[in-house]
Amino acid sequence: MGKTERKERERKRRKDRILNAAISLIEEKGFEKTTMEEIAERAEFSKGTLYLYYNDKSSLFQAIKKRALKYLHDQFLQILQKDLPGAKLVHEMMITFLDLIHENATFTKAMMLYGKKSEQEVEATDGTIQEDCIQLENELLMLIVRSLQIGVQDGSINTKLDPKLLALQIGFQMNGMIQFCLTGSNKKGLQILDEKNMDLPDLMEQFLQTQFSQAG
Amino acid sequence: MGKTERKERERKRRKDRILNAAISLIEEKGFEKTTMEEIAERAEFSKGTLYLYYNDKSSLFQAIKKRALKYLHDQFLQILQKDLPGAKLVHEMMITFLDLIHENATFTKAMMLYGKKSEQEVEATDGTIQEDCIQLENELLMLIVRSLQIGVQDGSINTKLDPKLLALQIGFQMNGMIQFCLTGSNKKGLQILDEKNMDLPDLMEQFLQTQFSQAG
Amino acid sequence: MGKTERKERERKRRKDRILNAAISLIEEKGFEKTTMEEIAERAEFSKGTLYLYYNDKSSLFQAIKKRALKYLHDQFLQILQKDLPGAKLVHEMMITFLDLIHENATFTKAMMLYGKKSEQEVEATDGTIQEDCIQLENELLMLIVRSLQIGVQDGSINTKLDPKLLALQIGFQMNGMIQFCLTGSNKKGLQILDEKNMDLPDLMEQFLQTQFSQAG
Amino acid sequence: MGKTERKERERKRRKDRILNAAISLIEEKGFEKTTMEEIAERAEFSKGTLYLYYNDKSSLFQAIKKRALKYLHDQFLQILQKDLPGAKLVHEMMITFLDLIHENATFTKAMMLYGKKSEQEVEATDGTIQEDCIQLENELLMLIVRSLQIGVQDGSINTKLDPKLLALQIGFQMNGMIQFCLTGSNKKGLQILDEKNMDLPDLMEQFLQTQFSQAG
DNA sequence: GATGAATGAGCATTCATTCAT
DNA sequence: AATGAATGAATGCTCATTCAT
Repeated sequence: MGKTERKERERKRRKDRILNAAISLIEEKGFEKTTMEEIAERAEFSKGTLYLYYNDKSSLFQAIKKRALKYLHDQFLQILQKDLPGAKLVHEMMITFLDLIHENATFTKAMMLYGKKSEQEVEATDGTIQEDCIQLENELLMLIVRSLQIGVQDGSINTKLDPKLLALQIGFQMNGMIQFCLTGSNKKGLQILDEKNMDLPDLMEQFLQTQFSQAG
Repeated sequence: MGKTERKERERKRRKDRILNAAISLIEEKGFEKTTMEEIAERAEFSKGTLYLYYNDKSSLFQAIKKRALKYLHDQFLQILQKDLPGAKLVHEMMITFLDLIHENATFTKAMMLYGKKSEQEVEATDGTIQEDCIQLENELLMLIVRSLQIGVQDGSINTKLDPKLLALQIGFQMNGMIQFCLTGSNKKGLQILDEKNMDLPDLMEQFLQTQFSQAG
Repeated sequence: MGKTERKERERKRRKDRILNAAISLIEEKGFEKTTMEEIAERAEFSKGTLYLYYNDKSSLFQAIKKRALKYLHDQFLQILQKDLPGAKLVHEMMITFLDLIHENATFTKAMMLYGKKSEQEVEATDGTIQEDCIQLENELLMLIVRSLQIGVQDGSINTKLDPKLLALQIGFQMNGMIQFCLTGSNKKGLQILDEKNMDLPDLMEQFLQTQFSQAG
Repeated sequence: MGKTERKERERKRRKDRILNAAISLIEEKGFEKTTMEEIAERAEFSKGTLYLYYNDKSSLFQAIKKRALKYLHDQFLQILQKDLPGAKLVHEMMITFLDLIHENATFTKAMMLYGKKSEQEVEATDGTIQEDCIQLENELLMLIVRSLQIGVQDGSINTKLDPKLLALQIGFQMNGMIQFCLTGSNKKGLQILDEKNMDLPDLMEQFLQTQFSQAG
């Protein structure tokens, strides 16, 4: 019988319980100010138990990042399988991205900030997770490249740029938007969007349109 | 006589000494790992003296941010005074930005990250600095808007977008590029730039060209 | 049938497996730094199982000591049965001792240090083991005394001292040598031995010769 | 004026206060079981203050060892300056040693045990102290060697052994006796001394007499 | 008998901040 | 203005031990 299997599933469930506790706490108090003690408390585990599932605080936080990247990766893959013009594929991917931000800021925050601050601040703890994240990030970028190539081929995208460079530009735009979202402080930006009665997805759409319809 | 004046100047000089010490240390060890003790040591002050000039650690770090913003603001103002087409003004501003990153990553890091992570993590310590920063950020954005308006008017910029929205997009792109720079990990992105024999300023130029030459 | 017997033997074998794991680990990492977890792992038992065989960590460590003492006791007994002059008996006993150090430092370390540091540090856990050790230590001393008495009687030992006092002195010397061995730091001592081209057994022999040939 | 001087003296006094607190606590509870918290409490300092004077727990403990060695070194030097036959010099040194044990067991314990257990258990923390201790230990040994040489020359010591080797043997005996003292458990040994109405200094005297009067 | 998940008290260490001088 | 000794709350992490299965 699948005894080991069940065990493994149980373990996964507990790891998730901890992850969720961590995410919600980070959402409330910020990264550095969230303590292992509190995470344990919210996950209804004892402090020591946390260390049964994650080597240390750093690993726990990186696991959040990995989860976010994995989620996005899955979504991107599903989008790619749809029978849509390339331009639309890219557009859907970006919307998915922006949705994620709205639904779960911490998730996105983790994906963006943690392990990105400065290499000195993130000591390698669990090399595997670190590697996995880099791998996922690369694949995410490549999925956008693929969609762009499809778009160029099916004529839905009209650009003078190389798909890879365009993907990079789209990635930067995405990143900038995320930063914007994670930062409440940029009042002026919000005000501009308000004035024009637009939201971020609208702006993203406009951005893509500009990029995808370059005069020859 | 300018006794008070001289005093004030002296004070400013000492504040700067502290700021520089902090910046160089952060560059070496990262934000959170830089201690007041070390900053004091490098600034050749005693720990207690730091508190004579900055209310607390948070204020000190925000002051770094403010300084970066101020520097940029000054640069942008000077650029705006040049007798150049609007498109070129924007371009120069962006190059100035990218230069700053290369010259002083911490500076940029401070500007981007600190006080942006999550509002919970930045307790209001020195309201004034906080306000100043927001003000500067807004003005920075508006200086880009102005340049865009000039460009539209002088015909160097051809866009269907509202200048304010375009400024926002340019800002996002800028932000994304900074993130990219501050993050060593994005190997794929670097690889793409390498392949095409391009660097970030090149990509920025391409980006602006696309934005500024939209077919009617 | 010897069902209980077999069970008992099995139990003994498992206790030994644990003991050996503990000894090898202590050898590698030192006393305090060896954890029950690691011992269990190396013994290929689960952590909980250890407690089926030893009441607690302290008991486990004392068991190591006891085993060392028992080994020596057995050796001493065998030596005593040999048809040799008393002086030679003592000499062989000491050599056996020094050999043990070289062959298994942890063993000796356990015998010397553990449970000897300070009485506060060894809470009575398993009174029996504690008692057994004291008993064995006493018997060890008495076996030396017996050998000395034999030596005095057969003329191989010429001393003005009471055999018991002499045994005590020999014991002290032994102890001192063990300390010396367990301590890598005493560079000067090693250097002296080197200079004279001697090793510890040589020095012990010299020591015994001096003790055993006192002018009337 | 000696402002710096006074400061330094004050600092020394505070370091001593901490050391004394540590010694008395170790005496009561044993090495490993004494916590920094308790030491701070007894020294009437806050926990953090301890770290202003000693880098870490290990350093603090090694400082105890160093103090003991220094004390002995001073005593040995004074003895050496006395106008006495060499045999008497050695004898006085040993008595000084034994006295130290009786007066301050922890002191001696520190000197003997700490940093001697096993090299794995004592990570180098404050290299200086470590070095100082080794240096002192060597000098201690050499002072005995000098006394022996004097004794051989003035005829108070009659031995076939090389002074250095003899010093080593005396050192081992000393060590053995210390072990014996630090270990309450060796009941048999105590019983023997009792029977003969002797104490450790008596036995040491006897030991030295045997060593110093070897028939040619 | 064996397991291993869970515990939670315990510990060393850090560091921003204060304040008497 | 400057100091730097002192603080003490806070935190990440360890590990012997227990107990339900």
